[in-house]
Amino acid sequence: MTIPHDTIITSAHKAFAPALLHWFKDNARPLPWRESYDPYHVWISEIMLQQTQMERGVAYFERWTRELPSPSAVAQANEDDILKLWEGLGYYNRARNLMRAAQIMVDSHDGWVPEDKATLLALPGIGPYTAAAILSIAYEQDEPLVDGNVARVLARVFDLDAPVGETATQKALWALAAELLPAGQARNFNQGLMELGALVCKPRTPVCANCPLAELCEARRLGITEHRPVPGKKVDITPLSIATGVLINKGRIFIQRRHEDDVWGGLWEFPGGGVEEGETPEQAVVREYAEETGFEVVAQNPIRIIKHGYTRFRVTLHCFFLAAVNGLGPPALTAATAHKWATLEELDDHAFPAGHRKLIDALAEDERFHKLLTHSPNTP
DNA sequence: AAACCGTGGTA
DNA sequence: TTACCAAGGTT
Repeated sequence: MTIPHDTIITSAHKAFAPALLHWFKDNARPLPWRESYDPYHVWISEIMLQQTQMERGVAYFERWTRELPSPSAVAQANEDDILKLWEGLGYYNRARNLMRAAQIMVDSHDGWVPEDKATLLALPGIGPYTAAAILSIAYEQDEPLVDGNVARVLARVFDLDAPVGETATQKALWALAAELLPAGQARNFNQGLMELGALVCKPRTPVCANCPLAELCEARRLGITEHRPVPGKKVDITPLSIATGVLINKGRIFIQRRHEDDVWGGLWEFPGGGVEEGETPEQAVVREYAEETGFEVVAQNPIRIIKHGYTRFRVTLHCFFLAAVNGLGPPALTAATAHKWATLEELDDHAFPAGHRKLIDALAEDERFHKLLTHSPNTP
């Protein structure tokens, strides 16, 4: 579908920007990066907030900027520390890209966040949205932007009847945003549009009574705000059965570091893998352990079953205590780049995927685990 | 273009 | 409980 945006913007929409700016002045949340609009802070916040809830993002932002107050600090940090700061946020490539981009800033851009679009877009992890957000919010340049919030607000105000995820619709949305943008006000206009989407023009229950754009809103006039934006096609959720195990030796626990280019790249984990057809979880964990480490193990007591989801998968994670059959030499790693024998306390220094972090939390409260740590056959 | 990359909150 | 959702980017 092509949207004739030059015809759907009318003289009535002259009120759009003033109304929005006035509303934002009174309703902007006191977010930490809004204190000074430091470009480094804006950059970090924009990457963190991608596909992430505001409340969680703020907590991670505070910790990150305290530990890493500048691009050069990010550039010099080691990847394990970066991933630990990101643990639990998901989409871990974002953290790795922050590090790579910071190194480019240090090497080529005087250690600072670039001020022009082409240079920003060349940095890893920065796409059209984030480049426009940095340019408008940090540097007050007249750049329009469209994120999920803006798309929803505009789809309602202009009654767009195509899914906002489609390429043609995106193109129209960016054109609309550009046309509505008041010169010299991009910082507050763009943030106001997103803030309105987050606080008032919400996905399920828009609060039109509080909306400064209600008089302009075509979906509201037609009583179809719940049907705008129109939904795209949904992805199928695939159930996954995974088995993993905790191998203890001399009071220490075996962990390994995942390959960089894999899911959860660079994070630490307990070895394991998918339960195959006709296989029990116990058999799976023994087989996977042998494949990934060369260790011959036996599954002992089940620890618990953990449910968690990622992207389009729904995982049932079967967790077992393991014991080594033979003496343990160095592992022959096939699914990892490094391994460690860690104490319970040392586990906390490493970044784990959420499912495995849940397992660690369960272990810490499990009496059987503490007994195995101190009374296993191979106690030191 | 479409698949992939995580997670926890919410209705 | 399930399904959808959140300040996207990369391949």
